[in-house]
Amino acid sequence: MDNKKIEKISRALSDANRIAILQEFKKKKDCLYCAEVNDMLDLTQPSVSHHLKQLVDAELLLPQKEGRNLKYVLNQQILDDYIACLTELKD
Amino acid sequence: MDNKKIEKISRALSDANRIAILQEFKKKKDCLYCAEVNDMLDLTQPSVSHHLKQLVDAELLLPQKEGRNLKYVLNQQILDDYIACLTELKD
DNA sequence: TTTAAATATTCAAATGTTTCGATATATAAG
DNA sequence: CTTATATATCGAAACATTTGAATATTTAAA
Repeated sequence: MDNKKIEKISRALSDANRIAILQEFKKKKDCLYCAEVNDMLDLTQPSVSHHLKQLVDAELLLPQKEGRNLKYVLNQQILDDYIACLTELKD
Repeated sequence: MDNKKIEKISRALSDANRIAILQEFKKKKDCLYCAEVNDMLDLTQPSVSHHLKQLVDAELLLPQKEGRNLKYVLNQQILDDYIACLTELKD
């Protein structure tokens, strides 16, 4: 993972709403629907859409279309890669 | 570690110059001097000072005064705590 | 005690991010 | 085919971050 990617993932994680979205996976387990995120956050739909886009662009979330709904799964692999980079910082 | 702290650390990590500073510890090992960071980055002294402040405010770096020089050590504990929070996201 | 060196602070300009209203697009339901 | 629902995009306002010039502060050296 190059530095540009580390920067992008870090930026995706540097917002309270986006951290809350990721943590919601601990409850909902396997997947989370776009509509659920809309209900969960105290933001308008375009704002939620913006935050989800940041997470998808950073590849922390993988989107899957289901008819007119949108389902997200957590990308555990990229989280592992990011954690590995941080671990390397510690000499 | 609460979400405000995760947010702050993530933001500190979301900049190419600051990532480069942290990675420099892998070379210089134990500690890094402020002056070394000034030499290393293609930025003016006030800008470097700003970036170092972000890292210190996030507690990723611990500053130690040595006369008129300033020495930084990496705060491995907070990195570990941050990594632990990210690991928890993975169910 | 004057001077020089290292670092921090202030201020303003430039740039980037977040938010929302309005609107567009896509797809399902009637 | 028309309507309703889910999500995305656009545009602008508000806010935050990054940068550097100028200047202040701190401490060492002369």
